[in-house]
Amino acid sequence: MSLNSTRTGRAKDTDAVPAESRNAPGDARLEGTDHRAPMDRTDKSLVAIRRILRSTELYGRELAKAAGLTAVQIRVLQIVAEQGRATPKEICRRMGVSAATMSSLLDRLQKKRMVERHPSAHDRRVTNIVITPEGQHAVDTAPDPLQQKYVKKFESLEDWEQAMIVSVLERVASMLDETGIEASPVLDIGDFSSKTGPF
Amino acid sequence: MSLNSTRTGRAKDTDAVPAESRNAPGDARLEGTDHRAPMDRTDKSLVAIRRILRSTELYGRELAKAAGLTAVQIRVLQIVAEQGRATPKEICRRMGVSAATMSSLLDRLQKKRMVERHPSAHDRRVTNIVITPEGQHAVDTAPDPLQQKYVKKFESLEDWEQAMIVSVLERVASMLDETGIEASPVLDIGDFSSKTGPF
DNA sequence: AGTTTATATTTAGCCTTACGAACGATAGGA
DNA sequence: TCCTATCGTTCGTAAGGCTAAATATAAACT
Repeated sequence: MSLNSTRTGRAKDTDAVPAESRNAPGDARLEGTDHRAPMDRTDKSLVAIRRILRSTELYGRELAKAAGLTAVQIRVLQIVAEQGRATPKEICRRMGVSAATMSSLLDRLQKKRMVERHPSAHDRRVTNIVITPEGQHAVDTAPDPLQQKYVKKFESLEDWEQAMIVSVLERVASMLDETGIEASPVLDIGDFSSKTGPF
Repeated sequence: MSLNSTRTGRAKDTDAVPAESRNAPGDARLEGTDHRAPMDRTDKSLVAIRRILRSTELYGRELAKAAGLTAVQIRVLQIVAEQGRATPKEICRRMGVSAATMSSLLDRLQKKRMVERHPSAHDRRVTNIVITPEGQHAVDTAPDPLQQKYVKKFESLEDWEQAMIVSVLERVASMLDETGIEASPVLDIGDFSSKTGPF
């Protein structure tokens, strides 16, 4: 998300921000969100996070294009690929979109022969989405924006630096997601783990 | 962006997942979450970044909804608000979208009375987008997903922790964006610094 | 059994975001 | 003046999202 405004006030006032009221001292200078003012650490950390979001977001668009799939489609495929299959319900839970949206996403992936729909035997209300070889191939070869841009650099860092980065990133991630979005309770993002479920 | 596959390396087995098969080696592991295969630090840092992306992405949707504007619209407004005005060209450069997209975004914002279009006097090809009081108000009060979720926690941290986080995040942000995206050459994201402009 | 309630997915209709291509209006040279 | 580059808009098309409603099934009650 953009950035600028850098949360208006220095610390404390996360709130409303009476706008004008704040560049009080001398300096009229319009609303141009402060700048110059010494950024405090909260500002700096937010800016850095936004830079991270931004570069991945933008890069993700070109990435997806190169793969012939959109970023969202790749994400669906990756989730299905974890175990070779998944239900629409599960996928949309993990991606935080509605079932209706998932249905049309799957339509498109199916049309591209990346996945197939197989009705479940146990419960005929559910559909099993299975990945096709083409789909698997797409997942395997799809470049990952983070990987491409980041991995090499990360791995060239000193050991202690890597450790520190990991620790900080995990901390920040928790700060952001522990509070949030029950929509994606598991947040199993990485899948490692993957309790390999119900198999 | 999703995640799974965890970067290239171990990659291969993104598939079926023979489950147990994987924690083969001594596998000390345990870092928190189950995972078996010992995640190396590159993995961990990627996962953390993805968690960050994911929680902001999802949360951004609800945020925008609450504000009556979409996340993209808020971003446009924020850019315009920095100096009270901006040209479509500049905004789309900074957001990394096409001029066509920007045009329709501005149409909608204009319809909502958040911005106005004023033809430039110097060069009649350019339009100055100026923010209205309503627009400014929207920017000022729009909750920022990062702020809301993150600021309080950040500010409750120890001083040294904050410092470390800032330093690491900035490092990571550079690693991600220095390489990239000519689409947005300047990538002035934060803009602070910003010459505070012509004012 | 029969009825109600709950679940899983799809359909239908409607936005917003994006793009590329084509276009009109200008600016700036040559 | 004519040519070319810019800026912004319009058009057509597609993806991704959502809500509400429709379907089909499963489960729980009576």
